[in-house]
Amino acid sequence: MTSSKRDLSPLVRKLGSETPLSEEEVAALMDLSSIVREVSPGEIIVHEGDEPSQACLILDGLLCRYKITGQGARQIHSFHIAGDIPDLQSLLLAHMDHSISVLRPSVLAIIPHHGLHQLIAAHPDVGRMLWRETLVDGSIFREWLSNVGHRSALSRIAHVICELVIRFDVLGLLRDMTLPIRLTQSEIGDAQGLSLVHVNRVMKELREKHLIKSDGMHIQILDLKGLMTIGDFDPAYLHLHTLPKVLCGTGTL
Amino acid sequence: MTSSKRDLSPLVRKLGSETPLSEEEVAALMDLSSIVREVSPGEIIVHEGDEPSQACLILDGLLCRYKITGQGARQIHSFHIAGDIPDLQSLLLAHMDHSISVLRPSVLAIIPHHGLHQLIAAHPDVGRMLWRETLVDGSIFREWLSNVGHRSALSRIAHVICELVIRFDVLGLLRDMTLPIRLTQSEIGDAQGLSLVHVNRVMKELREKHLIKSDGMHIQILDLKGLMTIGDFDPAYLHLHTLPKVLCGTGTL
DNA sequence: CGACCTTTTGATATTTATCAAGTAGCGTGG
DNA sequence: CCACGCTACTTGATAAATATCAAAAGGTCG
Repeated sequence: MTSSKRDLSPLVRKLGSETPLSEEEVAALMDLSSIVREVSPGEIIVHEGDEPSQACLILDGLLCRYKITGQGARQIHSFHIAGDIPDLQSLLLAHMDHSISVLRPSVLAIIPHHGLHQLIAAHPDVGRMLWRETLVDGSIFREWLSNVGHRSALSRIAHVICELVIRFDVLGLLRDMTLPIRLTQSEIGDAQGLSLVHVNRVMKELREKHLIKSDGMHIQILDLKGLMTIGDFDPAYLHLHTLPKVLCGTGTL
Repeated sequence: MTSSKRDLSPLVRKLGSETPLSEEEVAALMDLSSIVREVSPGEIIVHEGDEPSQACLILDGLLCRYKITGQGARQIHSFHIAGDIPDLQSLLLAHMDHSISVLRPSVLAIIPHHGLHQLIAAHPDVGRMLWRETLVDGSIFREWLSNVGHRSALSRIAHVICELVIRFDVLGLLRDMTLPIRLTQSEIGDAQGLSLVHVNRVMKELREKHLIKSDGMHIQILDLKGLMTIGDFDPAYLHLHTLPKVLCGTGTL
């Protein structure tokens, strides 16, 4: 489904939260030509092997990067929410080395590469900010690698919940300490290298420890500090410039 | 140990292998001020939390990025060899979210950030190439995540050996199908989320399957094709523009 | 030679996966 | 309104993969 132009303010907000943007830069960003598309769970936005000529900015919803291994397992590399451009790398790497799919109903702004190239050429600082975003993505991959490689199932799941809480909080989308998106246990498992059954048991354990409340796909955090401890979670890897509200008073950052 | 200026041709070669560099760009790269340092195994080049004002180009040797988890385990995120700038991200991300240490005796060219900033400002295409390098790093992290998350121990180890073979071959450093650097089994384990003992058993299995020959820390590949099959290895994630010699005739890429 | 690091092997424990049902909620069509 | 099908969650039983513990053997280098 395709509708008309809509505003790219989530991107402006995100980039501006790090280094202040000049008026011209904001104008140039808002001027990017784009097409807004509503997409549904299961849709694959970009396939491994594709050579995209456009990138997608998420305005709302939840997407993930993933790859299917030779044994047919889905490894989710990261979750992506409003303000993210999960396929930004296609600007510089011709071939996609992974796929991107829609997990929850989402709204995307599709931005042609040439517009981004022009923007970067005219505003090198904006280019640097976009580069920075891809570096933060890389930092998240590394953290997940530590998770899957060297943390227990309990830690991993606590960790990924903490990450999502913080990322949504920074966007101001956290209400009532409840994640604004639903997540299936099998998605969590595919992200953290765990079987669905085991995720289920660990979620039960997190509930019994009074760290979270989870009802179906909804997750509410009861004890963020405890969750961070169990998850061996330090938000430094997210490279935030602004202290998330939920961390105020916890002494982190 | 610090010696005088030495040439940065490994970097020129690496960046030039993707998009041809103009004469001015080559000159600007070679003109980067830098200090050459020889470093020894165990040295930590950059600590998690540091705010570096310089980056290091590896001229020779082997380094790794890693992080120590709360349980004291070392997760190695990537191996870095000649031509790599493992801490390039520090140019845009103030705080290091991980550490970088020396695994084998190595030679580094230490390049101040301001030189790189000037270079990028004067030659935006070089900036784009450097950005691209960091994206390839990200791709490797994702591949390792798939490894650790969803592949068997046998696959993982075969996979990482394939990666190193290809990367050294591209540099022209592969002789006799033998990795030019030694690697301990505990390093392999820390990289792929396996215990030392288990790595040992899997290496034995790879030997018994006549895929590799390994004598102490030396690894020789006997059957790359078989190793790639077992390792579920597809070099696409390395985003190479030039077909490695070892893959000639295998139909890959 | 002796210290130290790496590899190797055996025995055992733990974690996590797999297999197999069964339950709960939710939207749809009759 | 109810039956049906679908998806997600839950639980139990068992199996497989991998970790841990312990010890010894092999290399290397001063």
